[in-house]
Formats: sequence, C-alpha cells, structure tokens
Amino acid sequence: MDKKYTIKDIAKLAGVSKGTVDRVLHNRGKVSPTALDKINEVLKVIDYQPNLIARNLKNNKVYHICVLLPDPEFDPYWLPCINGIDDAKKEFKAYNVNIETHFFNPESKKSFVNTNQTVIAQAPDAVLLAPLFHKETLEVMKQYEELNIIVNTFNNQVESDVIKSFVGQDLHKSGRVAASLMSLIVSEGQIAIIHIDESVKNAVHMQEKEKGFRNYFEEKNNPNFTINTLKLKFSNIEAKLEAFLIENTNLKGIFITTSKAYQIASLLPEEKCKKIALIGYDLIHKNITHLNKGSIHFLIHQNQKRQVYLGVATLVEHFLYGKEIPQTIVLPIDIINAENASFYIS
Amino acid sequence: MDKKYTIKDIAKLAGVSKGTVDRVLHNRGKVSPTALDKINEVLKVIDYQPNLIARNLKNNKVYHICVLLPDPEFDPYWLPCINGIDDAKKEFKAYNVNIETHFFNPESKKSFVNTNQTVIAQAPDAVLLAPLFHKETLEVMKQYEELNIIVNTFNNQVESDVIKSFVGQDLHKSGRVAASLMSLIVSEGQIAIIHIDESVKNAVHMQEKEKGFRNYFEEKNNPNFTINTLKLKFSNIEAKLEAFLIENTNLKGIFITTSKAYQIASLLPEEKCKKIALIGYDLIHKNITHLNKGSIHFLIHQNQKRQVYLGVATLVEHFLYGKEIPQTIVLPIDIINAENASFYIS
DNA sequence: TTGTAAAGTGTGTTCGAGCACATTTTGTTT
DNA sequence: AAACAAAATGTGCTCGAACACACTTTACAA
Repeated sequence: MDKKYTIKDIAKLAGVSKGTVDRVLHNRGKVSPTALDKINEVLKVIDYQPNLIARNLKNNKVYHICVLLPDPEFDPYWLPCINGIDDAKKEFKAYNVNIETHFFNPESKKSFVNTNQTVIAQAPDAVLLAPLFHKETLEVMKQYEELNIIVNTFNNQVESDVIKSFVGQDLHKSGRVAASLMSLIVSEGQIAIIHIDESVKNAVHMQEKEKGFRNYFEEKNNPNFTINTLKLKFSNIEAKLEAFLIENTNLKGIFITTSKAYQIASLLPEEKCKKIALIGYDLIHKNITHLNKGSIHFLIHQNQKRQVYLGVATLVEHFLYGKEIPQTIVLPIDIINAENASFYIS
Repeated sequence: MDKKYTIKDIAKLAGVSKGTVDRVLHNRGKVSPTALDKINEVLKVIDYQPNLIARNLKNNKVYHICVLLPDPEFDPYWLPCINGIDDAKKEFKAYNVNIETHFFNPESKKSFVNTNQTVIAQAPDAVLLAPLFHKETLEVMKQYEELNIIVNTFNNQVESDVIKSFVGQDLHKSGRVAASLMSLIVSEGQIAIIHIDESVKNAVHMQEKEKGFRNYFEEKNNPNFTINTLKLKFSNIEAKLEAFLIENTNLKGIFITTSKAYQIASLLPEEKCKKIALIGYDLIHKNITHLNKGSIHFLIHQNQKRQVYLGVATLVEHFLYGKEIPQTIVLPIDIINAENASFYIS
C-alpha cells in the first residue's frame, strides 16, 4: 500500500530500463516519445519519491559551510550562537558537512571585511553571516556572488539579491511586545527607553525597537505617559543614570533595548528598584539573576542560538536533500519572566 | 583535515580487511588480539563517524508509526496536532517511514481501547499516544510490550515502564506562570480559577494547573488576595457564571485552566470585561479574537503541534539513525499576548 | 542495399556499511 | 608430520540513485 517505489520498479512497470527512467526523471539525454509516454503513464499512477539516502550516498561531496559572527569575547550577546552551531555540528556530523566558525571584532569594520576575505579564500559552498556593517556587507557580497557561494544571514537584515535567506526577529514588533508588557505593569508616569551599547553597530537594532515601543504607546494615546530616550555608553553609565533619576522622580519603567538590562538593575537604588519596572533583552546569566530577584520584570528572548541553528540547518538540508532555502524565517518573540525562564535557557 | 573516514580507510590504516574492522566496530565474530589492537589504535587517532546514509540504504525496512489522539471534531484542542503530524509526514516522506493517524472519542474509554486494539492489530513498529485514560492506558501497554511495539506519549504523563518517552509541558509550572502574570495585572481582590470541560478526562491536567497557580500566590503570601475555584460544564456555564459574578463583586481576575477562555470572555458583561483580567490556554481562533479585542489578557501556549511533531520525529530518528529516545521532552511555557501571538499561530 | 551518423536504450559501476560466506591461518591431537 | 577443527580474516554482494559508457535501433544519404 505505502510501498516505496524505486527506479527499478518504474522501469519494470514501464517495460524499459532504469537508465531510460533516469533520463526521464532528470530530463537528460534523448528518450523516444514512446518510452516517455510509457514512463509518464507509470509516474502518473504511482507517487515516486526518490530515495534521498541512496542519492546522497552517491553524491558524497563534503559540503563546506562557514559561519561568520562577532567574537563573543567582545560581546556575550553572541555566546548562545556557539551553542547553536554546536547543535548543528552534532546533528549533522555523520553527514558530509563541514561547519567552520569564524569570529570578527564587532567594533571593527576592517575585521569584518578581513574575516570575510579569509572565508572567501577558502571558497566554501555556503556562508552564514551576521551582516553587522551594511556597506561592507554589500561589498563582500559581490565576491560571494562571483564565486557562487550561497549566503544566508541572521541577526539583522541587509537587502541584497545575493543573500538567499535571513533568519531573525521583527524588531519593531519586539519593541511593541515590550511596550505591551510595560503598559501592563505601569499605569501612568514616566517611562525611559535606554540604549546601552559600546559601539554604534547596534544602532539600527535599537532604533527599531524604540520605534516599536513608542508606536504601541502612541496607538494607546494615553496622556498619562511620557516617554524619554536615554543613550548610555560604558564610560558614563553610572553618572548619567544617576543624574537622570534625580531629574525624573516620576520614573516608573525602563525599557532597555540591549542585553545590558542587568547593568541598570544593579545600579538602581534599592528603594527604586521595586518601584521601577525593567524590561530588557536576552537570557544572559546576569539578566536571569535579576529576573529571579525581581529587579527585572521581563526579558525578551532573541533566541540567537536558534537563529544560527536554523541558518545552518537550512543550508545543510539544501545541500543534502535539495530543500528550498526560505527567504526569511521570523522567529517568535518569546516573553520571559522568572517563572518560565528556565525552559528557554540552554 | 575534516575528512570523513570510512571503514575502508580504517582497514587500510590498520592493515586489515574491512570485514575485520566491521567485526570490531560491532563486537561480533572473532578477532585476534593483534588485529583488535591495531584497529583500536587507529580508532583512537581518528574520529570515526559511520556514514548514516550508507547504513540506512542497506536497512531499507519501511517503519510503521501510528499516532493515536482524540478526534478534533470532539475537541478543537487537538486540531494543531494534525498539523504537527503533517509536518512530520512531509519531512520524512522521502524515507522509509509510514505515519498513520488514528482518532478516538475523548469522551469514551471504550473508543480509546478499541482504537488501540485496531492499532495493535496492525502491529506497527511504534506508537505515539495521548494517554487520556490512565487505567486503560496501562492495560493496553501490556499488549504493546508483548508485541515489542515502542510506545511514546504526549500531552499527559502516565507512569509505565513500557512507555519510552513523554513529550509535554510541566503543568504545575504553567499554573505558576499564569499566576505570575495575574499578579502583575491584579494587585488585590478576588481571583477565580475556572475549570470548564465537558468531560472528566482533563481533570488531572486542570488540577495540576490549579495547584501551580495557587502555589505561586501562597508563596507570595499576600493577604490582599482571595482565590476561589469554580467548576463549569457546558450545560450550566451561563447560569453558574452569572450567579458567581453577582456573588463576587470584587472579582478582579479569572484563570481558565482549559482552552475555553473565549466562552468566559464572551459571557462577561461589557463593563466587567475591561476590569477583569482573563488568562487562559491555547491559541485557538476564538481565543485569539478575544486576545486581540483585549478581553483576554494572556494565553499560555501548550504547543500541541510541536508536542506531536517531536514525538514522531523522535521515533523516526530512532529508527533511521539509531538516535536514543529521550525519556522526557519538556516544552517551554510560551507566554502569549496580543502583540506576539501572530508568531506562534501556524 | 549498404554505410554511417544520430537517436535511443541498456548495462555496469560507484558510493559506505553490513553481513553472509569463502578462504586462510592457527592450534591441537594423533 | 599429517589431519582436522577452530579461529581468524578476507571477499563479494546488497541496498537505490546517478551516471558513464557500450550497445542497439532508426533515419537518411550514397
């Protein structure tokens, strides 16, 4: 009933040889109309699924995939990606796939370009890339295109015909999700959006989140709220935050657009900590600690690990099974609090 | 560098034939200590990964897997499961796997047993089962064991040595998650836990959720709250709910332990709807509508689709690649509100 | 009608693991 | 030293798809 048909079966049913069936299936070589009809007749009746196992056995090329991402030493945000890559490596290690990780310095465009050059020199079959720098990304794309190297991206979107796929989140929506949670905890007063980041590379990210956040409150059109934006850099966090708190005594909530919510949480004076709602990003250890203490209310999970895993898995499945590469994979915006956090940490 | 070694390579390196290598790898037949040493020496140096593709080509048995679950006609809760099965079918259709779905009536123990009998008569290689009825499940387990049919379960846990795996959620924790969200929206007053279900089959489910919910508030030990439990059945929902609302004017929040939150939402009078926080389960269409209208605040996603998908995928990968079947897979408790719901609906 | 190129078709090998079976080596007994 | 069983080892086939190559048939010009 659910028997798997082979090329041999088709050949027998059509009264031809497997070679002819093969030519029909792959539109190669010459086949007489008579044979073509007979084979098509058979193919119409049965549901032929080529045995991928056998196909792959033959095509035993080793596929070479490079993953390019910022060195987690510079920013722990990228740490979960390593796990995602490891997961993919583990899952596919028995197949002819070779996955290689390359780090670049997220503060340096030059490092980004150089790492890409190293990878290009290796001439892999595909690349999964965190395209942090827009202009530089477009430049290296030209080279990837010339060498017919498939390029997938994750984390942030860059428009280019060369890029086959993007895996990531809708940042605008993620700002809205943060806002919806904030409006649940805080009913009136002042809300601050804080951008903390050492470099400018995340500027677009942070802006999109801010836009989404503000958009939500604009829609609500509640006059009881005022929203301010504060930009902090490593060197001035403490002083600037203190000044801000003194100036804004009616502060009820803070939305931190990066994974640095823990820094704010640990700088807030004890008595304010309980009163001010904090919402941030990413399940890094320090954030989880504050989440459990109650000094951070919600975290939004950006699931970098899964982003990279899916980016790699998509490529492997494309090579191994000829699956199509989806143009975009949008990951859900997971809402995390102290109660469900444990399920997402890995 | 990352070259894939084959048995032939090992044989050559050890100076023996592939037959001998094969015997060492599988501890079968007789091998001289000399040969064993030589081969082990080689195996120590290289990282041999048998080519799963080739292995499977030989073992081209068609594996037969049956999925048993309640008919979604009786309860739309089970509808997403169909998608999960379809996903698995799609993913594995090119392999020698035959996945068959069998429905039973969730209100009838007899139907449950009968469906199991039908499946047993087919003698599949494995079964994925929603073990709604405890006693009956244990009974059919005996038969599955005798026939060496692998049994995986999902949705609810039943303790049995025969059952190899369970995929589901931690219901106690899920109650706690609901409570944590409730305590965020409601700061004092009365909270109701409502169980709505036509049958008793979900009793354990609902109880676990209630326990978790109460447990959270007990820990908080906040005297401003009172929590009541209300059990409703299809026939008496409207009248009983109305009476309850009249009796309890200070009602601030309702936790519905089943997917029927929409029923409560649509029965609440307009003026109360805005004031009373509703938290329920499952992303079924009617719940989503209320979520978007604002009459339901949060839904907890039980991800039935993924439960079934993982249950099936685990089995297929076990048969095809010899992967171990994990004893339990606990899915995360996804918090859903109007802003992030769209990402989870499929 | 034969020659010959083109068109059409079939055969046989490959991939790596697994396993049956054939063959060789070893060890023991007479 | 021969005989022979037991132990050890090697050979060769299988799985299904892919493809090279050899072979057969057709078509048409000489």
